[in-house]
Amino acid sequence: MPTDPNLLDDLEWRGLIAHSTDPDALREALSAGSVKFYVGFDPTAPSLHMGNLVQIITAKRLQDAGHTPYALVGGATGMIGDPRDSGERTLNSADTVKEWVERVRRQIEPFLAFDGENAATMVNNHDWTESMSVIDFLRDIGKHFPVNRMLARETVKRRLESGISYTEFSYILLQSMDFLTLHRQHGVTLQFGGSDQWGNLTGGVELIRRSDGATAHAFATPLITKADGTKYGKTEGGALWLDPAMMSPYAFHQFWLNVEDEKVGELLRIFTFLSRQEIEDLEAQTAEKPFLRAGQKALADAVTTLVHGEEETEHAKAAAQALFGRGDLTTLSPSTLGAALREAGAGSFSRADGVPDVVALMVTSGLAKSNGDARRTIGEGGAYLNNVRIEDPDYVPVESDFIGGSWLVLRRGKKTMVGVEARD
RNA sequence: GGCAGAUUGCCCGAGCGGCCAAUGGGAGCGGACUGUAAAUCCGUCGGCUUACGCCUUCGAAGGUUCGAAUCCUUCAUCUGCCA
Repeated sequence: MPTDPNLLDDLEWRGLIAHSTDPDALREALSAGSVKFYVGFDPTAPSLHMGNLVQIITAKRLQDAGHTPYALVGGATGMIGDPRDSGERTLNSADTVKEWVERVRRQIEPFLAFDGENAATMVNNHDWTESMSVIDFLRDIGKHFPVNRMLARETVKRRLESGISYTEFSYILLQSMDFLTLHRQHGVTLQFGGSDQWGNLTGGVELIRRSDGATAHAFATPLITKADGTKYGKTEGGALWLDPAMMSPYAFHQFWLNVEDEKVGELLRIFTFLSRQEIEDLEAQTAEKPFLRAGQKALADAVTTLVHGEEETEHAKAAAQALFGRGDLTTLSPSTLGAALREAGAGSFSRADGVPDVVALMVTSGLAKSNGDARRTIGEGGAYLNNVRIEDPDYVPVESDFIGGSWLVLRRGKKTMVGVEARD
């Protein structure tokens, strides 16, 4: 399998390499032939999110360049949980982990090619940890981990004040063992992950060297932050989920469309397969005519297509165009509007029960958390019915308010829109 | 095992018997300005209520008191010191 000699340069240009073990050695290994590499995903939620997407896309880049992926789902590591700054994790039940492993596996699969010369392989670390005895683990793995070194790790140091269980403290041993196992069983010599995983990555490299005397490589992708340095990928609803049931393709598309100008270039480089030339053109356009938001549009379309497919992307775009594209919603055909609103999120009520007032409509459609929240928002001038500001919280929509005879368009603030359909 | 200190709303952090749904900051939400951007400014930020007011909340459970986030008891967890 011929490999792309420019891979590492491309990754560096895209800013995907935050840390790396010996860069020269890595470059040499990557140019010597198809490198077997692995990247792991722990089932900490029922869906992967934006942070995981960086790894998935990076894996695809490597595979496209001729290298061979091993995608690991953490059936075992997911039972333990790696230490994070926010404190000790709550353990999930074995059944939950098992279910999430399956979901995560299914989410990863579409991104990689499982046939061809450098076909991807899916592995689960539960397979080699389940039957291992504690004695073997402590003798074969534990012996290679000096506790003084483990204590010096940043993640652990930060947790020493607030407390850390032995369980989480041991996490690095499991992940390192994964690398060793994949190295022994499949000849895997490269692991990458998020920069918060750096300690775990080098742990594996070191374990392979200490126990087998072999050289392995690792690199870490950067943590994506907002222009102000805070964590990215969080929206009102929480994380930026890849599962369409947890975050609609419309909402997903909207997220990327609303990215800050300062971040567009960076995100285009990380999350899209657009060429260097294309990205530089988009960056130039964004700098010259930011109001056109060419970068954001290209980014939103590319990432949504990658994750949800072309059809869903078209729906999301059409919906946004309908809802944001013009001032007067009543000029839209009922079918266009209905389709758009179903993308954006929609509720309904039965005419037989009578028409609710706007406060009730806002609450039942999810636009407001409580009656008080809805009233407050109306009082603040932040609630709109069919793009007209609502002044009176007691207002009950009349027949002429229903677009096409059945739809009400409720909006909170500038961008949160929801449709309510009257059923007969 | 002993002693000391801690535990407050989404997060950080004041409060230390009534004026506390609880100061302040951050996040969030809304408005103005824009470009469905950023920054800035303003407002808002437990629930029910048009409102008077009511209900739930300050680790958990009891208790003292007319009245507790604030005092006492026990329990849980964390931190430090001594075994």
